[in-house]
Amino acid sequence: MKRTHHCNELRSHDDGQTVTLAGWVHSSRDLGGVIFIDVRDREGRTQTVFDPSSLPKETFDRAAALRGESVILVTGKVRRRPEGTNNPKIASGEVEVAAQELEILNQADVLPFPVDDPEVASKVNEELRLQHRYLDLRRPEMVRNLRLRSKVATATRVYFDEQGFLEIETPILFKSTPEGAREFLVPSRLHPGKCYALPQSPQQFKQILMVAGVERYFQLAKCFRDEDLRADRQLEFTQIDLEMSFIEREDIYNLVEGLLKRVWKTALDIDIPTPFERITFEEALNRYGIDKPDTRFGLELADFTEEFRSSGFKVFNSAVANGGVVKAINAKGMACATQGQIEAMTECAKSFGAKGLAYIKVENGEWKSPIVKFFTDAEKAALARKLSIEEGDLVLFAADQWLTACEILGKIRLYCAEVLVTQGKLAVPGDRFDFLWVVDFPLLSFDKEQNRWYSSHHPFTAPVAEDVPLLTSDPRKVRGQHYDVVVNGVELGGGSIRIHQPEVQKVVFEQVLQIPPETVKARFGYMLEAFRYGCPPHGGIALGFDRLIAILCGTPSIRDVIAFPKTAKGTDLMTDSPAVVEPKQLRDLHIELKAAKKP
RNA sequence: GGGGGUGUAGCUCAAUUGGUUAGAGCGCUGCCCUGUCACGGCAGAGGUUACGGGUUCGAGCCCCGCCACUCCCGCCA
Repeated sequence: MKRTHHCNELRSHDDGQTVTLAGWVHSSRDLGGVIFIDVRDREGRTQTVFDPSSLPKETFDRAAALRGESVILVTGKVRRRPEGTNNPKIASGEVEVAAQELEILNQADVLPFPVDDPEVASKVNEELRLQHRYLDLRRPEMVRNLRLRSKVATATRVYFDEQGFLEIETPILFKSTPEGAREFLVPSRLHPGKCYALPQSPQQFKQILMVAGVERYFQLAKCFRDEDLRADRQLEFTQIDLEMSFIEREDIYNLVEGLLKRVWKTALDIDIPTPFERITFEEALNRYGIDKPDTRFGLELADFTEEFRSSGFKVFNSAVANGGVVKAINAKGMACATQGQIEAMTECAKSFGAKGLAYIKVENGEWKSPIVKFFTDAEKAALARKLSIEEGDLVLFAADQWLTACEILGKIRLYCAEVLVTQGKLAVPGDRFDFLWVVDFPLLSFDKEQNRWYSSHHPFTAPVAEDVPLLTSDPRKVRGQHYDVVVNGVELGGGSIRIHQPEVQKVVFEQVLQIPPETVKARFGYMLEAFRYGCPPHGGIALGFDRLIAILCGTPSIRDVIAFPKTAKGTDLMTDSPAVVEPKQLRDLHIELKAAKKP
């Protein structure tokens, strides 16, 4: 080893020892007659002192010429700092190393952005940070994120090992199964014209592992989806993926609650209460207007369908007449909303297909609204009662088909909460974690444009047993044995009990999803066959590992918890990928490019 | 594919709403400084205002286009 100690190790009891530190020049203070250099490594930093009276001039001059972030090796004697010069801000602040030798391992150029000043560094343009990710990752905040990620990964592995799970790797080179997310294709050299695909998830392999008798599988699995990126979505990401045999939904709830309890304890030393609350998909939509509600605050939706069934306000009564609903929320204290905010909400509502956004402002004891003149006293009384309307409130309405109306107000609810938080009228504590299970999702959703049913989750999800007969007669009513785990309005993960009978799976593929039998055979034939040779009932779940870490780190973007993330356009600014390849490489893959090459 | 935001010195930001030679702090270079830790002092260098057009007597600012980053919608079985 080149060093004897790391930079957060020396304390006053090391006084007198001769030590060697290795690290980066964090900062240097050249006072002319004496130079202080803080040497930093990933553990912390220690002050070294270069005193010309006890050093060759040549060594002193080299120390004076060091630039920030150069890598050095300093040998010297540990000593207590003189009275009154301790630095309480750093853990090694009671001592310093009186340098005797200096080896410059790598003289750094002037940096493109500062890494020593956390105030400035955290504000640096992300483009620049990604271009020089190796510098960005030196920042303490990023080091903390990487460490926490590693710790949680280890805690996860230990937990699953304790629970009797096997960690099993599944192939990265898989087969295209174009249901669902767009896939990355990998052309085969050995098989001209054929392609592998990178897995969107190890779903099919893990189910096959259950048929194989593994019983309990888990993996920190890399997944790939060629879809547009977001703050919480990358082209490649990591899932805590697991599958178990001979279980029911309750077993998964229990297992995952145990995992998250362990993770929160390990990462944040927080005891989260279990079991988690459960809410049905229908109730989540009815109360919060979204299937992943943030339950840290109220602002719940209320239903007024019956009250407005024969209302004098045509927009409402016709919505009900068409089988829709009338719903409203009370944004407490938001009567002062600006015209701009009302417009922003209206735009949001319109993006869901609403024609407008009706509202009532309660100001100076008066209901100010373009529509309140259509309301009867009974209607007003119902509103006032169900929404506990008070001075200063803002009531917002949606009248539409059930799902649409709920979703509109769900968005509005989040928008209002954000505004109220910035105005200090609503507290949403960042250190509070509201976990819940969302259950009883509809197994199927209807695609109006393509005029067919599609799986809400994925086609392997088992229907609730008593709903199986409805599969072909009334698909809308079939509930899936699907569950999502949600925290603070973030979908942490989802899974289901799977279909383990080949004939049910076949009905779902061919009769419900209307996939032609030959396509089913080509894509999923091996699964249906496997299910015929002794398939245990099984189920599982996958948790977004990057999202999980981001929540624990308190950052809104998973880029902050991934060492080398891609930009919103899917490029890597450090390596400049994706990039043009050599014609020979394409020839080997039997590929001819049509698109114009960009240099 | 669509909508919003941002782009000015190496970095973070100004520029009195279209008006002289585009400024500040940090960083950088040089000099001074023996107890600093955001060291201090003096001096200095550093700009195609992302890029390309246009309007104007005059554009960092207005208009059109384009690029990059970012947030959102679509998309994410």
